[in-house]
Amino acid sequence: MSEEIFGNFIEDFVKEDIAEGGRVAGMQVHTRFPPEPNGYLHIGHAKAICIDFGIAEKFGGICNLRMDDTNPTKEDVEYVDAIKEDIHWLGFDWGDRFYFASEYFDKMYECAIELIKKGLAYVCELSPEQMKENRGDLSHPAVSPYRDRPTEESLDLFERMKNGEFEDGKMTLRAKIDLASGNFNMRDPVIYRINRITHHRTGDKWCIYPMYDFAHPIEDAMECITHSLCSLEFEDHRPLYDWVKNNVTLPSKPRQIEFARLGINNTVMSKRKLRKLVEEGYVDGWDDPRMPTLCGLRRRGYTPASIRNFCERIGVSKVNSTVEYSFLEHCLREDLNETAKRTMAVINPIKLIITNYPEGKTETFEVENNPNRPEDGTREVTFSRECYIEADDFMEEPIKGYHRFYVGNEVRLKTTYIVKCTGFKKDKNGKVTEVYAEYDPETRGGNTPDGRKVRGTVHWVDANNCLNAEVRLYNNLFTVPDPDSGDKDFIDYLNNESLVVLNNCKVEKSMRDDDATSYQFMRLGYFCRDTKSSTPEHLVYNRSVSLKDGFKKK
RNA sequence: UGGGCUAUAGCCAAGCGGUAAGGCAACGGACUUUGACUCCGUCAUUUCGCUGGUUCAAAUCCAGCUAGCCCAGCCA
Repeated sequence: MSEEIFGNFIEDFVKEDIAEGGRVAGMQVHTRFPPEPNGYLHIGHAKAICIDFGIAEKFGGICNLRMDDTNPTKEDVEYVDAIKEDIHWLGFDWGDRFYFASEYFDKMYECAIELIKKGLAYVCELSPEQMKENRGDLSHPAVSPYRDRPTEESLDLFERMKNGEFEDGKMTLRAKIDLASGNFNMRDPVIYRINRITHHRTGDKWCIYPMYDFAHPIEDAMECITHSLCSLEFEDHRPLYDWVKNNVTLPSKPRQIEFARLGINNTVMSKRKLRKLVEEGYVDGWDDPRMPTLCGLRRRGYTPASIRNFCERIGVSKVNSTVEYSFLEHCLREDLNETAKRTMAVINPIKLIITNYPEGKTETFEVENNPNRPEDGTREVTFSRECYIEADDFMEEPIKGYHRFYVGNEVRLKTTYIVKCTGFKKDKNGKVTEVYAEYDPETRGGNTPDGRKVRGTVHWVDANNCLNAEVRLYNNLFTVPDPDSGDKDFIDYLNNESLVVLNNCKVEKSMRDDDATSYQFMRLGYFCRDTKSSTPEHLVYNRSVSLKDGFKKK
């Protein structure tokens, strides 16, 4: 039933193409995810990945992974492995179909020669500045004095470009299309430029590199891609994509379909800005939990399933849209509620002393790891005369509706006993340091034999048997200004508010030997092990995905 | 001002001529050994950007407007 409500315009196009036969006859649906290896993948890429792999899967097809490395200027091998790792982590697999655009440089060169021979491309000697001046404008066509250069001459010059006879920027190869087109991409676009930079794959073999618009359709066709999915800003490039596809001899004819990229409110998503944050040291690195990168989200406790679910639920359309961050949070909370192991922990501890409980005595209780999933088993926790409770769980002067610790009130210590608060102690500053209570031995297990109601249930940790943990609380991604503006507020936020470290947290000792990665600290929220740290006592708290606090003051 | 695209609730989003799905958020309430979770209820009917037209019937078809986004890199 829920399968049927899923469906989007891309799927409709694919269905049509299959029904028509023709172009895709006898082929399986074949897509590709083509990142440029010049940065880490972020949540926006996750949407594209889910669509590319998802469409293929939906139609029983396959999806390639291809590094679109046609511009060595800003690319680096560092990013290649990180990209592969993040896609695998997200849960997608390209099998043995991992490619580099640079593998097709020879083929692209041949295609360029084919165009020249057909009189569809020419070598132009306009400098970048001159080309800009001659670009024309909305009501005037572009001009190039080299447009009618004889084929033989262009062939010769292009070969000499390749052989390194000319300086960078001195010459370009241009497609001869339409200098008067309202679509500037068709005004004789440059398809090859000279750029003497060592390429991270091909080294110094080439000093000329193909432009995206020329290279991409060739890459797609070489891999027999049936549907080339990309974002909206490439709509204007589709006529050029098709022009290349139709004027060059290629093994197949892929179809480009565009969709809207993902925007999330208050979240910096531009790769350029993210790189700036990393390079200028505003954050720890690409995997800083404040970053919207996949590795950052992973370290922050996001699960692959929650991100995939998010991408599926936001849908696919051509509307420029900004999804609310709360939606992403919801998807994580939903998954974590299902899978995270429950653990008792105290973030801001004060001591609770059960005055009528024998000194030196210890009891052991069995607690379910996840009440929603009995198959997740149980663990043992110890209980003794002294334990820690959350400072927030005691109020000297209770406000209306509060039913945790205050003098005279009965509270359930989760899974153990009902205790009655009898008093407390303050230090000279007026800060509560200890809370006293008496337990009712008849209520072992937290039940009330006489049926009396106890409204508050509080989590706790045995003071004689617990671990000290350091918890890092990260705030929402970037609820702030633009790093470009050099905005002082932004930097202050990153330095002072976006991360709070608490190092006196008490957690169950069993966590040390536990292999779970995500926990729900009862009533506090979701935490995960910091993968950057080797000790389990280092935890990351995704503050934005705390449990909803149903307690309303007043 | 030339070209391309988009318009359904606070935010996403179905809908494809037969009388506005769903989710998030929000707000009520029930339940609860996590104030979580779960469950129930409310949330576009002078309504689908606006104005006309076609039709027994229009968010859907036609025309004309309006608003927003993208394009003049030898980036992708």
